Amino acid sequence: MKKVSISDIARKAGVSVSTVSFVMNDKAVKMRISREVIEKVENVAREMGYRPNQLARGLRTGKTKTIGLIVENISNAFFAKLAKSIEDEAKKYDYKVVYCSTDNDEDKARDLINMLSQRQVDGYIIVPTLNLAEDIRKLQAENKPVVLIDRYFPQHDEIPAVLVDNYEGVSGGMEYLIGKGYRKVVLVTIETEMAHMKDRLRAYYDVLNRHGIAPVDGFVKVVPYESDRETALKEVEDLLAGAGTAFDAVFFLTNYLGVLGIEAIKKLQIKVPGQLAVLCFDDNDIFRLYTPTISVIRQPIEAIGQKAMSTLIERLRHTGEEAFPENAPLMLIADLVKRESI
Amino acid sequence: MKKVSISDIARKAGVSVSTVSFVMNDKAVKMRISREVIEKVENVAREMGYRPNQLARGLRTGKTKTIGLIVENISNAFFAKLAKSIEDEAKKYDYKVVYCSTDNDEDKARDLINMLSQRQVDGYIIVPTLNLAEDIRKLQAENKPVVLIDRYFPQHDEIPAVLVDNYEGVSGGMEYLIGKGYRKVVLVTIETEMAHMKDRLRAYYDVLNRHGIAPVDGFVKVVPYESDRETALKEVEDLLAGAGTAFDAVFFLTNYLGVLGIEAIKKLQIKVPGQLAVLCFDDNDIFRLYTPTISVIRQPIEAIGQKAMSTLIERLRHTGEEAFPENAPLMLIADLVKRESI
DNA sequence: GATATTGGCTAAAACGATTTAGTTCTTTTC
DNA sequence: GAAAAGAACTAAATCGTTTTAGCCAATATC
Repeated sequence: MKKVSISDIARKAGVSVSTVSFVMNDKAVKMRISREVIEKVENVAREMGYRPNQLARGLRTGKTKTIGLIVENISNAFFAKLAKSIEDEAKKYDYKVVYCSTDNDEDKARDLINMLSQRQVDGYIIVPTLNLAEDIRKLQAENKPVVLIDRYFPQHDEIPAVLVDNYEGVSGGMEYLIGKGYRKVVLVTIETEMAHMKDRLRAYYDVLNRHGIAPVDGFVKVVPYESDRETALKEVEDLLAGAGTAFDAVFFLTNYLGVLGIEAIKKLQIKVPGQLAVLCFDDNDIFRLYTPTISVIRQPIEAIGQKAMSTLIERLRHTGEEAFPENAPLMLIADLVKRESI
Repeated sequence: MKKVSISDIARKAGVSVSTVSFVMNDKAVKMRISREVIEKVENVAREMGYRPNQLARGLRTGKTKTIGLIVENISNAFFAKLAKSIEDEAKKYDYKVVYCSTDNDEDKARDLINMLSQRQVDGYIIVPTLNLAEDIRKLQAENKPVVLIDRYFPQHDEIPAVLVDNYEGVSGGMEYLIGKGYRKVVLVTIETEMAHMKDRLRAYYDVLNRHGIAPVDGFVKVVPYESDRETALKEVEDLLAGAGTAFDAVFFLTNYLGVLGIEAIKKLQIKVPGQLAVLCFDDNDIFRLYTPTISVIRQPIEAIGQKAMSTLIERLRHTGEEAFPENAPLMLIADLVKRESI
């Protein structure tokens, strides 16, 4: 059984293809199609189970009603939730989302952009990797709107971005730790040259400095992104072995690192918060259920998704030729969720 | 800056559109295009950054090199991993995957099938909901291959399915519990008429029966799918309040229920396995990290993804007109991961 | 009563590819 | 040296839509 096309409908209803198209697109009234013909066409279309071919439609109109979402890794809880919120939001605007993961690899990111571009998505929401600004500029040059999320390019404010205020988030966390009397705070971060991580790191040093605490060599542990789970776990374990003596608190800068940290803490049987206070950037189910529960800096995931989507929609609707006004990245506030670990 | 099309290349290279097409599709040799022309075209295409429009290509060829993946909820760890494994596998065969969630709602599932069908995906991998068999038959009638995963329709063996052997999995879990001396086992399951859950339930009763244990009224708790997280949690809490006296073990039949159960157990401060032995169908990061660690029946997620994908590919390549041979659902073995909770 | 206007439709181009059936030279073949 | 074969391309149809321009008859306008 073949699919039914608009011309099948036209033939069966005894009208032209154009007429069917007008009826199917609610342009029948504007095109002054008579009441009877409209009904006739609608009935035939229903009977035959007609579904317009979106490839043909997209080819003709240049619009696919699809947006491309590129995240780091869809199986990570943070990105999964972000994706879900964007998808739900997109549905409200009648857009479909197709998503894919870069695994933080810039070549893979480029491939994905190409792939989505070939599939003619109307716009993009991207969690960028390093060195992706040029590729994104090209999309913009083709008049395809792009909104960055979670990360941004500070020197490119012509690319809109929606993210959490990382500097304020980490500052708040550090102030909380220090306010509770912890002055020897170890930071576990992921290797990255990207601005959002630099902002987090800068906040760490600034807060220490503000309190007259000298940063200690080796207190900032950088886990290389490429290391596999086992290696990374080993590194975190080695670091945390010094808990309680060399340092009294640890601040994990990502959700992934936090989970790894929990695993190490469990293995090493470190008493939290007795021996070690623990704080993590980004929430995760595990942090709520672990004993003790882990305090976190929680990002407003839904809000990021909604704001990114509304920013994108605004640009999708802005059909004018003139470039869109430049704008600074939109930074939302992350809040501190106090639990038992500090 | 507009996108460059095949005719832009043709014009600039001074050849016909056909020639460009042949070169771009590696049919140049078969079509006896000369070495110089091939190079010329390739250079121009590279310089201009030509990327074929997949809508046009798909419209013409009827193949989009895209498969539709419909799962229950992409933000659930089990489905997220399944999706990732299918995506990775698809890449090997040069297919792109677009995925979406039904939230277990059969109307939503139908809408998604329609949406994917309009976008002309070449094939489907579906975690079906109730009453979806007819809609799937329609896809097959249109010559679009479908492979079910995780669930199946026992009375429809013309729809291929890849899933775990649920009956054997639960049997194994029950035998383990009973072997360890637990004879009062509570089962927490999700409301469903679907065969895979019936298989699990049947295994529960069969094993009890085999050991001469009479099933107790109220020992099988069914959490309605529609209930929100809070309500469901409350129900599980109420149930588990009797732990240690009325019953001595609990078997959660899904990952989601297990996590909910952990939350309840934590809240009620139930001693595991002292007061209550805990076992769950499906693994989850939390089960590895919770104290005590939770034993699980682990599904071979990667294998399910790979087998589903290879089954689908086989059918995608099978262009013949005659229907594909019918076949029983392919059932893979789940293994028991023994941890501390039992 | 000729000309505009309106109502109700349709023809055909266009989107960007793929693919079949040619076309035009040049080289073999007998 | 005419016919056949081969080499190197190209024209045009096609996929399923949308959309612009236009056709024809009936009615309104002067």
